[in-house]
Amino acid sequence: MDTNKLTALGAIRLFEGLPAPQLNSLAEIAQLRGCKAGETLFESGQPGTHFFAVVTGKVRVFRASLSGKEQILSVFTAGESFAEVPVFEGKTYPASAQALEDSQLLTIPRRGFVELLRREPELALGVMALLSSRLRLFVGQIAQLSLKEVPERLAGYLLLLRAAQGRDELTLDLPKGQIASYLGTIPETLSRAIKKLTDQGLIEVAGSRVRVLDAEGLAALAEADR
Amino acid sequence: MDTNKLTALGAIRLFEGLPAPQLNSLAEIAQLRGCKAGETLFESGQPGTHFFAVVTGKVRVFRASLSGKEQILSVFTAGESFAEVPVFEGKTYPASAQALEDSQLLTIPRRGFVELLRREPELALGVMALLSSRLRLFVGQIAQLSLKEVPERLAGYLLLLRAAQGRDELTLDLPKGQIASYLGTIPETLSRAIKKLTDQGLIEVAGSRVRVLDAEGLAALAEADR
DNA sequence: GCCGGTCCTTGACTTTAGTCATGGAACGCC
DNA sequence: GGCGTTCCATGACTAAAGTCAAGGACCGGC
Repeated sequence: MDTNKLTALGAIRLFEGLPAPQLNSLAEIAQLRGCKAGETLFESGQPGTHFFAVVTGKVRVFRASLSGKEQILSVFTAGESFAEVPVFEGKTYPASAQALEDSQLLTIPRRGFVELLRREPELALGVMALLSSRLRLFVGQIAQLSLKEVPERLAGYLLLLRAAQGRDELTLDLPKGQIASYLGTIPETLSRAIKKLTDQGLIEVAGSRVRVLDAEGLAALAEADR
Repeated sequence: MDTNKLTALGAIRLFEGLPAPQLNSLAEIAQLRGCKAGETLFESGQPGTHFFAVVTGKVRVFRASLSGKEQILSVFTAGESFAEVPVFEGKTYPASAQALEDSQLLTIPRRGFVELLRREPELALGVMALLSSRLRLFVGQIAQLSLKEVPERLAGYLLLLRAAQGRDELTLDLPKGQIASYLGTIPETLSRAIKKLTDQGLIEVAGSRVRVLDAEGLAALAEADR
């Protein structure tokens, strides 16, 4: 039995609390693999035979248009799993995935996992909770794209980061171009939005470090309409 | 035992194939209720204690901004269930819901349903498939909003309708203002987009009836970038 | 410490879509 | 059958964000 694989599996949040025998049977079907920054894991429209979990590194999931514009849907880091959708539908991946850094990944095949779910209701409930939380995020993303302008979306993003990092000195977790793609815009427009927030005295920016000067003001802006 | 309730439950796709005893225990916890067109079922942010299924009628799920602009996320009709997200997260509804017509609804409380899921792995798999298909739809919606312009989104919507209705003579299932809200725009802009497709000879429109003249052309547009 | 690359910013311009205002068509109601 | 209401279409205008082009900052490799 591969203890590397077992410890990797144990560090995935979705598998937390899974009893040892089930973790072992997961280890029998899961594969551990490395991949390099920039490597494509799968593309939108390909048949989805496996889902993934990040052991180390960072992966982005996105949709691209023919002209090369891209919309990032999520970015996943250590402990998170992704691409579960085709597991339960038996169809294609709805989006593409690419490693942003050199990463270690677990790949888990559809078939065996569904079998395990049949026997493990608590794991199944965990999966439902995970899918639900992702739906909640997407609902928010749709609302932001349709209802808010770029500076407001940026304000919301910074507030989320602040909540995650627990202080006013933020370190951007992605290059700005990728943040633009996540916010549904392009680097030029993001630059101008950053400038706008800076001019309003809400933030200070130096490279990938951001200081939140006025969290209240950011929140007001993020909620604002017009 | 209320046979109305039982037949209503049996007509919900999520509960198809559920053995009689489980259907009965669902009937014990589910409530059947009517509601009038325009009635609000719940609002974004309220604690989510129940989920819903449509027996007859039509319900829209949407997010509103403070200024009154609205983005429709989905419209549900007979046989469909919605608002499952808080069931598995135990938190708030991520969006609001309102009846578009006089409707009959089933409401199913969180607690009992989770218990049932623990005992019924096949139902649990059905729930996961449902959540997954919804994630797939949302991924598509995010990509459309961010990557495509209004006429292209409209073309995609019409093609979906055509696939659903199985012919080139379409009947719009929603008033145009609601379609605008679903496409992430406003009625004026939708009007102009319709005119554009008409001028290009792709469709003919008379009130809520649309004839697709050039499905290929629509598809090319829907895929297009620029 | 210089070179080459990537990433980011800025400016001028164009395009898209939203805003405001108006008028017309369809529908239900007395 | 008029009357009001709601919904839809159109025009003129404004605002937001994308495009194109250029240049600067930063980083890693040698």
